[in-house]
Amino acid sequence: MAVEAPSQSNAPDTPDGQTPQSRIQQRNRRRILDASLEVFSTHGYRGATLDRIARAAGLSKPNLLYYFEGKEAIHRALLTDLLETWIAPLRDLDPEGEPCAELLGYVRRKLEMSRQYPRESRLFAGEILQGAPRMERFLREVLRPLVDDRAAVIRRWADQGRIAPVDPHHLIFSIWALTQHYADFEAQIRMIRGDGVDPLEGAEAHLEQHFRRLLAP
Amino acid sequence: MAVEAPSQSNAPDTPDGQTPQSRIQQRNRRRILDASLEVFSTHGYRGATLDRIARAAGLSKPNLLYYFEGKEAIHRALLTDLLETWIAPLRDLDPEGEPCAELLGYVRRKLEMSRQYPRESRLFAGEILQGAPRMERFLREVLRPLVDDRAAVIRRWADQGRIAPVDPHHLIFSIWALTQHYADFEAQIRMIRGDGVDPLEGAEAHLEQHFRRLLAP
DNA sequence: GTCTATACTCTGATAGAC
DNA sequence: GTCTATCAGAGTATAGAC
Repeated sequence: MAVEAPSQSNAPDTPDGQTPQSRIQQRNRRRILDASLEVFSTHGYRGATLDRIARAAGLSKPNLLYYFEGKEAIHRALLTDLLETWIAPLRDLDPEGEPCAELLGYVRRKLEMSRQYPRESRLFAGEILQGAPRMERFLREVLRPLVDDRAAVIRRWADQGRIAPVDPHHLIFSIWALTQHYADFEAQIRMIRGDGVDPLEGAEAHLEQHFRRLLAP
Repeated sequence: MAVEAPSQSNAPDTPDGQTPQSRIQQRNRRRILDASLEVFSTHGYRGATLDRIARAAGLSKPNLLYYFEGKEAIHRALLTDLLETWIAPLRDLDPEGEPCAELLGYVRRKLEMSRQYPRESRLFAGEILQGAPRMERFLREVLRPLVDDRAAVIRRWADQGRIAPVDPHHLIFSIWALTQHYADFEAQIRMIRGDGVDPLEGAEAHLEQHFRRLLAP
């Protein structure tokens, strides 16, 4: 739960900025994180075992624990890396831009993240699904203020008649739901549309038309 | 994987229609399934332990295993019960009805399920998230044909100009995404809007307006 | 830095008394 | 039908050689 003070840490799993690392250390750290992402996102926290992660990373189990203090530390590092980039698209929503273009751009960026980072999306979704016990602070203290701020921008746009009147928070939730669905529920989409079809086929055109109709003043 | 032949089963965990059960047996079975739903949906398959389920059900662990053959059997029973009702709203989409009203009714029923059965929704979502290993047959052999059939109906409506032109499959996915989001990502919504607010507050009005604009010919 | 061997805990499941 | 006691296996983590 509690975050350890960064002052005492010279352990290799907390390179908080300046900890020097050899090339091989960096490479192994990356391999571990990549393997962990694969395993955690498809099996959940408890379903992921160090054995599987080690095998996926091509390392021995004790060697894994040389780089990270333990399973939880790996997961924490994964989440920390993820959250940084996860909210970037919303940050990029420009209050000074043209409203419809900004929102459509946001949709496009979010959908692109589902295409590029489906494992990250599923890792995030799995955490939320379980009540977000390891992300509560982030959600309350980072995401919430950001959402409230952008919601205020959207509300202003609606009040000015530059987009259709809409509940800003629900609009943001809708964008999340519609775009992340293609990553999080990919297995279902695949089984329904057939394995030969790209799950994201036609999604961008659909969502663009979708939000264009929705937002037109 | 394989479903056991129903002929040989007189075990108490397979009351396939006619197995007689005392009132206490039925009550305990229900308690176990209810407790399991709670535990499986919030911790995932691997994160759920028989200990926790037993405690939640108010029974001892061995007693649990008197009613069900094992952890997997409990989970299977849970899914079987769930899937029956999960697709009912789509089944109820009437090809002979008024298109816009039918689709809005479908949205309303799905949203109502998120309100009434959030744990079931999360159980389902968790399975999909992990690649749907225990639902593949259902998705391919039951849900897919149903979706294809209803998609054909929607396509006809669009071709006749009774609703706006829209990709039927993506429309269905959109309805799933938007409605299930309120159950599956409830923790996130709660932390963003504050604990005092009902996560579903305003959702129905938002979605009704949303789809009305979207579908208007 | 990396490995083998191993300690220790948790968890699913069974035995057998009542 | 329900319980106490317990086993077998899996899983996290550590010791210590190299």
